Amino acid sequence: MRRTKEEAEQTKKDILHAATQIFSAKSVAKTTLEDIARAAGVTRGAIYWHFKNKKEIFDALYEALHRPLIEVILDDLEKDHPNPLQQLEELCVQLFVDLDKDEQKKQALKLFLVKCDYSGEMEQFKQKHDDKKKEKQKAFCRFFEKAKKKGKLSQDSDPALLTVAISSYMRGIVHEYMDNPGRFNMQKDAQKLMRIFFKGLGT
Amino acid sequence: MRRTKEEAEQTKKDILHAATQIFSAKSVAKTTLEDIARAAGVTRGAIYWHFKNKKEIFDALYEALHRPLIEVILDDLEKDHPNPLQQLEELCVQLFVDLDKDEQKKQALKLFLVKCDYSGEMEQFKQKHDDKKKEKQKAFCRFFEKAKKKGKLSQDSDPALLTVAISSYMRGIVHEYMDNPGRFNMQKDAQKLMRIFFKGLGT
DNA sequence: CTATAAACATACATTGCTGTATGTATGTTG
DNA sequence: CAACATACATACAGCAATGTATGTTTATAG
Repeated sequence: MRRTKEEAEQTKKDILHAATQIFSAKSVAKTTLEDIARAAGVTRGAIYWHFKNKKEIFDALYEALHRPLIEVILDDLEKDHPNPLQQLEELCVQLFVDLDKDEQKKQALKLFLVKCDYSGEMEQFKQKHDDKKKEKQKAFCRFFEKAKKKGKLSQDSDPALLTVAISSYMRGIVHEYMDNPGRFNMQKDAQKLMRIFFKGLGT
Repeated sequence: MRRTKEEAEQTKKDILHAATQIFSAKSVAKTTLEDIARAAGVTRGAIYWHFKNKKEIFDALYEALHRPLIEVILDDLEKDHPNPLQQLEELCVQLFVDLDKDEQKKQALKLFLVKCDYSGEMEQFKQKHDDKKKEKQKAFCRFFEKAKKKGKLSQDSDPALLTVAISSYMRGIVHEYMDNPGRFNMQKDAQKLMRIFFKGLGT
């Protein structure tokens, strides 16, 4: 039953794709390697060939799924915009609108934000993922700093705290959205929701 | 080894208390009845005497822990305040300040917001808990409606959407706080964080 | 063309947890 | 003060998931 190299790479991708689905549906802790194998159309043998165990699958997924999510933000930060505050607002809206249209992204975010628990064996990833999160938050913070320098942000506001605020807001929205997608109409609400937050920040 | 009725009630409480701790530390899915038993200073026998299984413990905890959290909000809603918007802001600040000081409440919130996953066997609780959440959101919404009637809220704003917004914001803050309590100074930051949100809402 | 090892599938041993059955000491009731 | 039920602890059976060992086919390097 030996496959060609491309076939093997494909089954590896199949496994990762299946894992994303099942992880985000049942939580990492509750998914069995058998679950993943069945969804990928292989047996556990294939999984153990490509990965050491469930944790390694999870780790592989993090790199593959989380990184691109961050890079959108970092890319946008590079561009010089006359009003960084407005730029950030538009970016956030765009993130939600894109998320709503991309089932893959939804699953990835759900997986890392609500369906994985970093206790026990998973604790080894906590620090690593926190570091990546700080990267992202740093980027957000720089938006506020740039805005403040350009006089677009009230002078008494604290970029660090604003970062905590918007991170919390975004995360909360994602949670509520994942919890109950039916209650949202992201295409319409994303802009309004972000407007509520940013309305009070300008000068 | 038969205990008196009061002693039995005490061990039941001990079990629930231990369950709160372990659930919030390891997540519901990962905690073993043996874990809970050890933390409570009993054996699994005692647990199976008082409860049918892990789900029943979880269910018992929900009533005991979540209900009082909601009632603070509902109570406050009854009071007639000249500026409901300011009242809500102060209420939110107070909720966070209280939370920060009460380890029990922290564990309870962590348990229900981040450490329990409603997939698989736990799905039976999803609907029930969602209903309770809607109760709470209804209350929040009424604050905004009252504020709008009193002209304290800009006339073009939508109470329903504001409810989504503040729920998300609060939930996000709690999450970030639970994730990394060390990064917060809740006693100082709670007020500032809520100010950021409410600043843009008034007339 | 052949030997090798890749890419799995299958089979098996082990473990951990659950649920239940049974044992037992003691509070409680008639 | 029996007799019984209570409030557990202990012991055991069973399953489900993991990890590993082994089997099988076939691409591929030499």
